[in-house]
Amino acid sequence: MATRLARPHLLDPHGAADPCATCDARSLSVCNAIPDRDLARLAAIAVVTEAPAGRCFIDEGEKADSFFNITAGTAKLFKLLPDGRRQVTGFVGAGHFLGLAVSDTYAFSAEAIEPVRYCRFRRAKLRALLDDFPLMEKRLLEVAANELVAAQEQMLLLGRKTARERLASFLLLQSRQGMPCGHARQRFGLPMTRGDIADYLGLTIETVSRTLTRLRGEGLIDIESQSEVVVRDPGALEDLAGGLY
Amino acid sequence: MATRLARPHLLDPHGAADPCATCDARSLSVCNAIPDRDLARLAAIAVVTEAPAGRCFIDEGEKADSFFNITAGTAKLFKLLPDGRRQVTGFVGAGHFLGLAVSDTYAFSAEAIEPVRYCRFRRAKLRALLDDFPLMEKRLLEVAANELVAAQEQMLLLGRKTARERLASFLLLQSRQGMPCGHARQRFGLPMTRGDIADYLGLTIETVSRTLTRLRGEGLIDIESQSEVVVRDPGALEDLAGGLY
DNA sequence: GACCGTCGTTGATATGAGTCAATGCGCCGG
DNA sequence: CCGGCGCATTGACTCATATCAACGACGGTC
Repeated sequence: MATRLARPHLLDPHGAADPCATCDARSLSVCNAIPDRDLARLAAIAVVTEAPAGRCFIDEGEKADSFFNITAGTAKLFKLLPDGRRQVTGFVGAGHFLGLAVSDTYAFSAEAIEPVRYCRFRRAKLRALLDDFPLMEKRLLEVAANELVAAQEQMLLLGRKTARERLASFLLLQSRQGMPCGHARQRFGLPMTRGDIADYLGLTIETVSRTLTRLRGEGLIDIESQSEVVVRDPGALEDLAGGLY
Repeated sequence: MATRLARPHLLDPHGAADPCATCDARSLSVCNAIPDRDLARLAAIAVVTEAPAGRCFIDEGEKADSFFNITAGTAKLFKLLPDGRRQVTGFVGAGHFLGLAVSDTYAFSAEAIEPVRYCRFRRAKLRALLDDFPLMEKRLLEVAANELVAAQEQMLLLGRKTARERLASFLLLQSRQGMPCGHARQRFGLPMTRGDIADYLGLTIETVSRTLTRLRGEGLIDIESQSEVVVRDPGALEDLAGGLY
């Protein structure tokens, strides 16, 4: 595992030849809307930062002055109720763009669950850049539209599915994480804890644990280690999940 | 109540001087990104249609060839599980833009709960228009970002709030429906049935009914008729709802 | 190598919301 | 005016999931 740092760590604040041109996440992200020859303009306003696992790098309610683009690692996004109840609204990895809201405060928090590297853009600066690259704005709209569809799917899960169905949906989603459309891995790792899964699915840790144990007992999955899952019967899992998702 | 029609009814397919210029919903919608002098171009691709209460005018899973813009009335958006369980993902009124998803099928269904009037745009035609009016694309992005924030708020509700808290949140949301930011009505109507509310909040009809009765018994609200609510104690409702929402 | 904290699992019990069922109310059609 | 239908309310009971509690497994530290 990468070094854990006490606080977000700035890398190359203004150094490095052309970080955006060599960015691993570029092909996954909205940045690919900017042509090679203009990448220096993007790089000029990007502040590359790292956050160790467990670090919160966006705080719900804080002044929203930046956009973020994850380039490596995984983070959870969540909202809290005053008494501490938590809802994880998503897990995000390389290529994910954060902070779209129009409001002047962040509507959610973001915490690294694996060491995360991200680019931070001042809102005003990125907005100015967007004016010159309408294609990037188009890509942002696509991204937002897709997230909206995913959010509606999650509402269906949270409002109407049973614990078994939620876990089945979640496992299928994870098995497709980062795969080309229509493909799924049979074996995959879960970077998040049971508590994170519970907060994502609107359940408790105990129910997540029991339900996974039961799915394993029924032969639908194997749990090779706490964070390593094998899908044994994808068809049954899909039936449980409620269709095509 | 307006006439009930057997099927969506086309109005002025190509007639009427300049329907967009006189549209009541224009100021509420993304259409206001198009300057007056170009409104004819918008009008040329808009097909104005009416749907009576109860009519489904978007079907989840169908080929998605159009965008929609509601200009009057109220509709519910929902998703279904194979066994018929329903999740209402939102109630939409004048000014609401629908169909943003990139996918080639609709991700949700839409059904009028009050007679609805809407403009229908072929995707290809509106996309072409968008290329000439980047401001409209900007507005769409804003709209999508705001909906995303609302969706996350709804996930918090569905995943973590109790029935009482859900109803409190819902009533506050409705009391602000269509009001300028920061304002709320004390008395307002609910155009949807208890079943719709239940499907929106991830509850059953009975729980919605019992919970409303209890909130009334506690003096937080009055129920003047089945569809007419008065907020008696907005502060208490907000505490229940979990803060500032 | 013993200690300790975090995370996960499992069991016993509690409870909020769901289910099933009866009743009431308003509206429309004949 | 009556009957029927859809929607809402209310009550009795059930059940899925939460809560409370104990224990086990792993990993890091001194």
